[in-house]
Amino acid sequence: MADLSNQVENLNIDGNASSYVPPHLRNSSRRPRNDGEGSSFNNKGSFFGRGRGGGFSSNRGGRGGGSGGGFRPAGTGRWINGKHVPTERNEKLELQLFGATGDPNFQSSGINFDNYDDIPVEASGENVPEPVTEFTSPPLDELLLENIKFAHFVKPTPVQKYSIPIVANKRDLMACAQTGSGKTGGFLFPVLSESFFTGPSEIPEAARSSYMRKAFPTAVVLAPTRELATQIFDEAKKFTYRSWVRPTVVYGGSDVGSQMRDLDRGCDLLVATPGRLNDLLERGKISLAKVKYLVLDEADRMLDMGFEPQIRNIVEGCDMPGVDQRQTLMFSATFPVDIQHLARDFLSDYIFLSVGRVGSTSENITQRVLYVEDEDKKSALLDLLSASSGGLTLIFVETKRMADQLTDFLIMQNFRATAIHGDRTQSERERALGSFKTGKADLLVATAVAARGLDIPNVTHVINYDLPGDVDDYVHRIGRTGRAGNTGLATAFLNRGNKNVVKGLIEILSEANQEVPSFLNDLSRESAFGSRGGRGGGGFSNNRSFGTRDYRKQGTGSFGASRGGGGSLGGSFRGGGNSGSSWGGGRSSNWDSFGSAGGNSWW
DNA sequence: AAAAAAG
Repeated sequence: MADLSNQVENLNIDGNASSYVPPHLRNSSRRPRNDGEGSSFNNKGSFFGRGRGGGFSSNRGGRGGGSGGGFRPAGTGRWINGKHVPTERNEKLELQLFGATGDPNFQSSGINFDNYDDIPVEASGENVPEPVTEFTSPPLDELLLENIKFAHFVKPTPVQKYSIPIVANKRDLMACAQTGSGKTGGFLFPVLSESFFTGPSEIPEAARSSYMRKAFPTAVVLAPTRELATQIFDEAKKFTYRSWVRPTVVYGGSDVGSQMRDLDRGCDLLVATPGRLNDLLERGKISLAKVKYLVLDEADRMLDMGFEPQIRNIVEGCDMPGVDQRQTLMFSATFPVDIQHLARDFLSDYIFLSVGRVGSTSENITQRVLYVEDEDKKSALLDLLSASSGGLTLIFVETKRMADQLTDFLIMQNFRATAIHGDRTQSERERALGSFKTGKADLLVATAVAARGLDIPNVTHVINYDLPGDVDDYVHRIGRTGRAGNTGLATAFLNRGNKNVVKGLIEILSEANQEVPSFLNDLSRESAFGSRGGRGGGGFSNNRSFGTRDYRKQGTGSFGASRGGGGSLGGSFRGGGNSGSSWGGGRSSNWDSFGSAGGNSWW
């Protein structure tokens, strides 16, 4: 690998820093479209050049065989002669990316680092690599480790403990984990670490000199919503700091031209929503031929949203390397049959990781359920809001129309409210989220677009104005508060129209030691059957805490029988006083080694 | 059923 990239790099010898010609100007008389870009590169030339003796006099100047162009934003390092050469530190940029790096109280991601050891994890598959317990180098790349520290991540979450060695051991991963389990780091850390070690892929000379520059990302991350893609991209910016890897994000709803120009500036880690990626693939703007790492985030949600054909086109219908030529990581909250099929087709001999439902037992969140008829909801809402004592309040409704209507109503009542839903333009959505995050608007009315995956700090109250049809969605929604070990309040309006969630709701409230109002029990008796009951997709009534399991364990799969009772799960770890911790035993593939989830879970 | 996502 390293030898190849050496050869590629040595093809182009471009003189020293002062006479450097960006790759996109070589062999052509084209001028940069934007003189600002050119000059800003020059300004930074000396900055980049200081790294190692002589700057980059004997390499092609760009980022090795990477997809990058001549202009590299501040903070982007390079790959020279088979070696990773990070840029020097840049205080201004660090402040931008990480906030106050010196401030120990600064928390960038809403994670309570002390509590998550109690989250139970099951790992299964052939030869599950031993999980790590700390962020260390090795196995992590040193630069990445430094960035992780800058971002104030002090300890790996359960997902990360497993995913780091799994990727390092060249294995595929199917992880059933919710938002808040440190998923993003779960794939960014190992993928970036490996990328920092191995460097960029060689890209075809023809592609470099073609009339239209083509991006050849090394890693591709697919996410269901634009906001989630943006969020992943923002994280990626932190962890790629100073490295040769340049992250890029593409999604629909915003100008494709500017996204294409951004791709021209370098695209090593691509975060994308499926629609826009397909668009850019059709335009020939992106090639997947050099993809080493493929990540599908919230895969179940992407299938729910009907993305399967688009995802299959991306993975199977273009020039993406086959299952054995890439590493694939899939994340999904649930593991229904269609995801199992996807896993079977996209993954090879994967490790199956099931992370316990974090947060359903969280006592950080006070949950209240009020019986409110539809026509009384507005006034009930006003009551709640008048009792509110500052902080941000997130209000969930079921329809886009209701989101607009309710927002108008609240504004009429002199509340600082804004709305986020799929019928708003992308810039409206971004502005809404922005003003909510900064507190300019302290009420955000949202549809399902904001239910999962979005990390908004400081939400003190989540109101389910309309309850979702699915209790899992409820859990996700209330999880927007009570983050980072803070306390939060969750209020739900319920009436006879919500019968289908009554049972599940009772279960969740009881698990979290919350008061179960008597009308809920009454309703539950009324609809003794016909409801979807609890949660967890698999019908593992004796262990519903995981709702997900490795289906390969059933029947006579390659390792089904070898596990000794692989088909029958032990009793619920939630109620039982099991001994041992998730990690302490070190037996990563032992079904019985999980401690009690006992209320210390985090979101 | 609604929402999301490519226009």
